[in-house]
Amino acid sequence: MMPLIIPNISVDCVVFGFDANTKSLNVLLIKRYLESKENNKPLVDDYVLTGYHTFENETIDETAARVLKELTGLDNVYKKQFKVFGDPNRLMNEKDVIWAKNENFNQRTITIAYYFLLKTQEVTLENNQHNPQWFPVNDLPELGFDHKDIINEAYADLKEKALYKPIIFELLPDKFTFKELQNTYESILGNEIDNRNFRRKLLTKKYIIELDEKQVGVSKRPSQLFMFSKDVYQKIYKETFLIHI
Amino acid sequence: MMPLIIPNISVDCVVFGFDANTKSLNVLLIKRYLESKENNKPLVDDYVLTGYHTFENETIDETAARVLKELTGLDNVYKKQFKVFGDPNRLMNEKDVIWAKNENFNQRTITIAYYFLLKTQEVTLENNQHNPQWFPVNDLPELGFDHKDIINEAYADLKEKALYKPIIFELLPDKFTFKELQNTYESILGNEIDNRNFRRKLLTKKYIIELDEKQVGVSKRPSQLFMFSKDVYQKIYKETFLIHI
DNA sequence: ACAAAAGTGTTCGAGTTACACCCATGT
DNA sequence: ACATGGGTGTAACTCGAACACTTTTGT
Repeated sequence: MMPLIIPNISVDCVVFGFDANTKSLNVLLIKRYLESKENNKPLVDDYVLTGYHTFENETIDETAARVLKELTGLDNVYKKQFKVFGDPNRLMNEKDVIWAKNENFNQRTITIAYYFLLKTQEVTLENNQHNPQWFPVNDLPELGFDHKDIINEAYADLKEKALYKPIIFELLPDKFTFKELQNTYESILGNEIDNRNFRRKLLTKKYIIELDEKQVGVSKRPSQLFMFSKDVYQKIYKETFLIHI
Repeated sequence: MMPLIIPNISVDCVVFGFDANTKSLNVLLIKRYLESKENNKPLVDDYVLTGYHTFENETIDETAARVLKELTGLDNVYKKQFKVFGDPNRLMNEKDVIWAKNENFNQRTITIAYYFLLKTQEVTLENNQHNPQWFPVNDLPELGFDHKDIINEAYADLKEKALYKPIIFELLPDKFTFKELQNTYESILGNEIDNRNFRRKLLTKKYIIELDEKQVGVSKRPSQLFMFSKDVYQKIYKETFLIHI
């Protein structure tokens, strides 16, 4: 039996996936499509984030985890609640009104937005009932509702956090090369980094651990693998009182 | 005529005020009091944050600004929406249940929490119908609902932000001395700072402008006054791509 | 003149930047 | 053997940490 939903409170999920092959930070979106009953012409044809209403008996974090699980099958993914979108007119664009009439939902819904960080290859897109697709964060399709704003704010928050929290490792496999780490920073921050200085700097970090292992199956010189130790990070981490303003 | 409220969505406001005299970071609280009709003994006697429900036709930010205005009379105060509290049991403590029965509100209310930054002396406490009081953030009284959690999370966020955004100036008067600036950092971060290094570092910042003015009415050597220029800050500010992890 | 707080300099080590070539490996 | 990308060193500079005395002013 379905739990009761809270009709005016929802959670929307920005799922960021890093694709190490294309070196691209992507967002997972689903299609929103509705056609006219008279002439079969599309009335609404764009993309949206996944989201759902909160149930009466669950926390907001649980709602977010549930939505992600349903979309990707994944648990224990890094998630961050970053902003509430509650403008009374946020679902009042032309297409959204058509859509709302069809779906019969409450247009004064506030949504609590989360973003998730994972690797694109962790998500199986085939046979997924939501039929989600990855889009590069810098090349998004037409988006419904206020979801363009939501993605932009999520991306801004991610960029900022990446500079002073070790969340980058959420976007990488457990074992990664320095090159991959650097590529990931470069895609997120949108700038180039000198590889010599980058290596030197990150090699001094005790929580980045050199493994006794190299890449296999590459067609050129295989590179050293590293891992991130959350335990070591949390032990070492005292708040640095450097004021960076 | 009163606009319609949304019964299950509220905003709670953590009002931080810095008191330059006592060098204390304070929180503005209001009393929550209810006594038994039979024997006049207090049933509920503690403090809470101010908050109120969102109106049907306003944004969440407007709700927050409205609540602050009603409590303090102030507009244009720095505010930050920092977290949503939506646990289904968040209003289910013993005293909260008694209180809820009396006030007849929806116990599955989610609240969007904001904090505000201002100077204690800006708020007039006399003849204020809410009868608010300042309490040092490190020495809070007994708090109702989940408001202790809310304050702690607000404080954690403030500490973090103070390290890399110029929000400290929201807690200071327009004209301030270096000593006051240093005191403010010290109270927020909870550590001591070497005054020579602190001065040298902040003097290099173009957006901290030395005024042609000194303190007046002090009983010892008067000190130089400075101001913060938001304009200069925003012009200079490019994201530093230093990775501080 | 004195008390109080304001204001100032130096040294040392660590971190940051800029910059270009050698090396290991798979083919 | 060679092409590819992995991996490395150095010098100049800036920044941060540690540390204590002199100066200015009001009383």
